[in-house]
Amino acid sequence: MSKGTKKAVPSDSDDAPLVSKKSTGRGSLTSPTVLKKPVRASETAIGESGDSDAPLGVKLAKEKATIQKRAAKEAQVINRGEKDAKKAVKRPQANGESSSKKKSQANGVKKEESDDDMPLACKAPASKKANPKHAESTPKRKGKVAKKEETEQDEEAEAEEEEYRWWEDPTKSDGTKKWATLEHAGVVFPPPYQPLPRNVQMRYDGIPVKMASEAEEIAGFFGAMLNSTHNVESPTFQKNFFHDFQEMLKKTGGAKDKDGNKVAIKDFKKCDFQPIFNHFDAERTEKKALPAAEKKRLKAEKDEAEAPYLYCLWDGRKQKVGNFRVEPPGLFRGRGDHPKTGHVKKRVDPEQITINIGKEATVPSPPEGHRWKEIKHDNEGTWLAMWQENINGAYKYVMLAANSDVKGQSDFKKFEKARELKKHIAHIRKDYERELKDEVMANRQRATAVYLIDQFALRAGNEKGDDEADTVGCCSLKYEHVTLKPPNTVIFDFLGKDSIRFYDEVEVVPQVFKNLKIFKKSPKGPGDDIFDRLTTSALNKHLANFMTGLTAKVFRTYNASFTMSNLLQDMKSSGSIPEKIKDYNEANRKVAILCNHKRTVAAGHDTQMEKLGDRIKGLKYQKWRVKQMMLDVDPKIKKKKGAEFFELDEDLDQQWIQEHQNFLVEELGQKITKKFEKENEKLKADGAKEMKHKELTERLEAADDLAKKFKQENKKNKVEAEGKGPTIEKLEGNLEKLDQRVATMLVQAEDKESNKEVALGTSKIVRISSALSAGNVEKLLMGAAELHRPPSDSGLFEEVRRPY
DNA sequence: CGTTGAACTTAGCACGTCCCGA
DNA sequence: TCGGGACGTGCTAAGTTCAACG
Repeated sequence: MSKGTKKAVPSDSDDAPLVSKKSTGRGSLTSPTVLKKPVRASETAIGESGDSDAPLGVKLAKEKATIQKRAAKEAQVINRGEKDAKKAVKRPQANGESSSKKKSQANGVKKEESDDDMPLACKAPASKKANPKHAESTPKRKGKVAKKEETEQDEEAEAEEEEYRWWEDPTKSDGTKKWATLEHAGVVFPPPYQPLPRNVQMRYDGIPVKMASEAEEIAGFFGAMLNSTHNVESPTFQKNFFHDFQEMLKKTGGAKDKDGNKVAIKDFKKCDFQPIFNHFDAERTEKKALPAAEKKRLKAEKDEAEAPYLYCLWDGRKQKVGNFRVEPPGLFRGRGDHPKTGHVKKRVDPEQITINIGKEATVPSPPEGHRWKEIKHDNEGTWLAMWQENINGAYKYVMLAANSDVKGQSDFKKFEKARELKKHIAHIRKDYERELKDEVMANRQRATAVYLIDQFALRAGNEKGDDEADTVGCCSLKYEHVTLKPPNTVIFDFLGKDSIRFYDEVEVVPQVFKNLKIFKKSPKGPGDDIFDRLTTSALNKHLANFMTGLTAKVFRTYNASFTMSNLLQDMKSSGSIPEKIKDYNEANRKVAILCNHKRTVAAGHDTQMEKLGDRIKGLKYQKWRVKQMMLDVDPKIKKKKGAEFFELDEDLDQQWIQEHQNFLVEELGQKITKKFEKENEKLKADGAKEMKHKELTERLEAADDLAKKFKQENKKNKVEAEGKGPTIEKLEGNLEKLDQRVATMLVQAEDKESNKEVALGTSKIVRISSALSAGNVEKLLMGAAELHRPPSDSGLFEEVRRPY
């Protein structure tokens, strides 16, 4: 937006002067050979240069050494804000990797692929254009191999389609052609609108009104949402909803009262959707109350109707479809401060939907009296159907499920890429450290941005429009999102993806601090881009020089994976299973924190915590009582154990104990009563006679006894030992059990508290397949290429959750 | 070279189901 | 055995990326 308005930024006095952009400008940006010279040999302490030739075992060993050396330092990434600066400066440097240099040069040059080198797939009769797309991402050598393979296989495919299994070969480059044949049943439309029963009406200013079903449907959208305050209370949401609602009313003849008089709907506040909400709510309860058999039948019915859509035939193989249901109409629930939240998301007509399907396949028929927008046979796409939604014009795709072969493969590629980044990371870091002092502003900004992305797992940060929520990522950071605290502390505070707040106080290397200071210098002020000479595409273009396919987002995958790996390796493999789970969760949480995966604190969190706290206190009280009982059994023990042992825990005071005792008594009473009632119900159901009320009164005496007992205890300051034949040993045993319960509960509480706003789901990905031993994990991590066999996933961590 | 279109990944929320402790 | 919280899953919004376009 305001990009490019500011050019040279004044140079920092205590730093080499920045040449303003009139100098060579962005020469190196467009130059394909950014990797000028290999890094000095003396710095190749941890060499990974020979990797490509080394046998796997050696590779692993080398990598392991590297990891372990770096692990301690990397771990700090998690404790961002601690002592990051040092680590960043002293990061071990790896060799510049001449092989990679060659590679990237070859790629960077982007030599035109002659027709001969075009993957054969492109020449297949099905494809309409000779397509250079993706060409440069396929090294020539590979391309040729692929070409040969495909030639053979194409023939093979013609001969015996059954054996055509190229998609299973993970070494095969994807090229452009994603499938040869594709069959599917299309999409499922949501049911048509069902008008509300006549007696269910929105009220305006207290008066029930009727309206055309088109308008009623919109009112219904809002009414159905009354329980989710989140949306309904947002002024933008209300405004947008009401605007669309009024418009529809205008179009359909407005609202009328019971006598047919027009009622002008002018004020949102006078609209009462409660009757509609109640209606839906009642419907829901009714459904829930349905007998199990009936529920089952309904489900079976639905399943049967949808069965044809569940799978497609992708090159003759059955593959699960992800989302074959067309999104139903409703109110757009944009997150955060989305300017369009609340607008009506319209029903999607078949006329808006494009179907992508194999040429030979039967095109699914559109609903009676309709036609599809278009039929495509685009085998370069993985989607089955597509439409554009009316709010933002966003494209919606029907694609395969996450556990399908295609998705699995691309997912796998993602990790391969992250693993490859591992080989280049040292070089990249070295490079940006140097460029942090580059005289060309654009380069310096780029280096700084890469630093931030690498160190703090920021997202790339594309520019966004005015009609979207105001969120940022690295490249789109604004003046006000970064606060500098000398000597080298940086405070990030901004809304990221999904309007999730990113707040972090970190230490950076001095040069980065200096740079940020420069980038923020006047005349820049709030609202201005910090990286005003940088775009995500420039940044990615630069990254691609280091490694084919390297982009900003790979760093997130890499960092998440790498962190997880290190944490898991640090785990003692000797622990018990629950301990391992806890450790694993802990590691997971750290990764989630690294990636800033957050969730809104659950509504009941505070109450839950309080409850937990009370329960812990209760246990401590129990402990105290047991100890008193020990005194009762053997008074001499006081000397043996020391008086301190028998003192009341400092968390507890007399008042709390009093309350707790009352609570216990009450609880007991309630339990007894409940049990009594239940037994009675049962008796009744069996046709037997119910117990008299007297029985209950008798039973309730136990509660009274307890109260009395407490009173006694309080008065005498002594607790009588319970149970038959109490011995010190038995009581010790009790005590131990209580201790254990306190411990687990404390852990629980801690876990809960630290998890309250961390979303684990996203990074909890990691399905550890078997044992959590460090060796295994490492193998999984580093050797996933060898181990990975979709769809029987080998249990890696990913940045995304993968079902199944 | 910046902008836009298109395709694909990433991610939080809502809700239903499962599971575990009292 | 029951109730409530953890967990899984569907849904769809919100990102990133790459290529075509003007």
